[in-house]
Amino acid sequence: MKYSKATNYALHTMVYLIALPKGNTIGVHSLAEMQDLSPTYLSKILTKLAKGGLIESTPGVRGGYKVSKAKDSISFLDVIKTVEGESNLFNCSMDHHEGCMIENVMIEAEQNMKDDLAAKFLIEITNKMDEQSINNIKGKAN
Amino acid sequence: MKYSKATNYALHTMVYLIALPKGNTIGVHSLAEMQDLSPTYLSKILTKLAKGGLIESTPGVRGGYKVSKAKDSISFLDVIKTVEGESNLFNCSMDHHEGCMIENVMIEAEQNMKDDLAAKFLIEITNKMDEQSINNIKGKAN
DNA sequence: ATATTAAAGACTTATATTATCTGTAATTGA
DNA sequence: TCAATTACAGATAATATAAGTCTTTAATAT
Repeated sequence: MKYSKATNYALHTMVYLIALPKGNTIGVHSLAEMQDLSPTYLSKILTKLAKGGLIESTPGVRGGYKVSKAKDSISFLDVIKTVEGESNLFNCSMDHHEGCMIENVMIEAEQNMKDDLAAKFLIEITNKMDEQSINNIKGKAN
Repeated sequence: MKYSKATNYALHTMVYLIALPKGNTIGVHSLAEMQDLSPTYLSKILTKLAKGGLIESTPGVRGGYKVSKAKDSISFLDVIKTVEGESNLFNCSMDHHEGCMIENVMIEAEQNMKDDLAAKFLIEITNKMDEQSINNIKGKAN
């Protein structure tokens, strides 16, 4: 069991977007370059984040992406849920699995992880970035 | 991200093995039948659990499997670690990812889930099984 | 000896993820 | 209006992993 690479890229991308000055946008090309990804692939992840309401896009010249919520309100869980989906990590395999006790335990454990991820905000990561990286991103804004 | 079906089958199987009277063994055939699986497939999962030290096997006529530790000492995490492996759910995708702050947060969250799973014991599930199911398993012991 | 059981390895199939390619639509600025 | 730039969408391909089968071997009890 592993988080998808998409989640990985999404989290890093969100940290970058949060580092942008308010109102600025940045294009997929720049975001992809920073992470050594193809723009078309990262584009799909960004579209997902946009549909999930975390970021918004403007097409056309000088368009790009920016966060669409208060920067200090975006949690790890917000991003993960958007990319990975909402279904539980564990689903009982038995034919009659209503109220499976094993499943209940697994769901409860998962909830502990989610509670923690809901209380961790991406802006904390951005705040700890070194100035050089911050300036690098700002320099790529449209 | 999902737990593997193998983990699913392993957890259910362990609950059955814990339900067996001390010292009794049960064969893969019976265990597979109860879960509607092919014996050869379940066999691989059982071999993994055996190598992990959770169960032990005796070949030959009237052989089979039984738990190899104190029944009340086997946690959910023990089984999951054995089947899924020990690696982290999240690994930073960046080139220079030493001390990635995102990864650190993810590992911490995962630890909350693991801590909970380490404190949940399979015998609690077995204890709550209905008498009919218990007797069904006992009837299949070798 | 023979039946029964686990173990191991090679192999196939299925599924999901990752990634690319191509084309379309929207927006800006000259 | 035109051209450049950017996001968006769909089809497809490549890859990795999981799931499952088949066959053979080895161990054990009766």
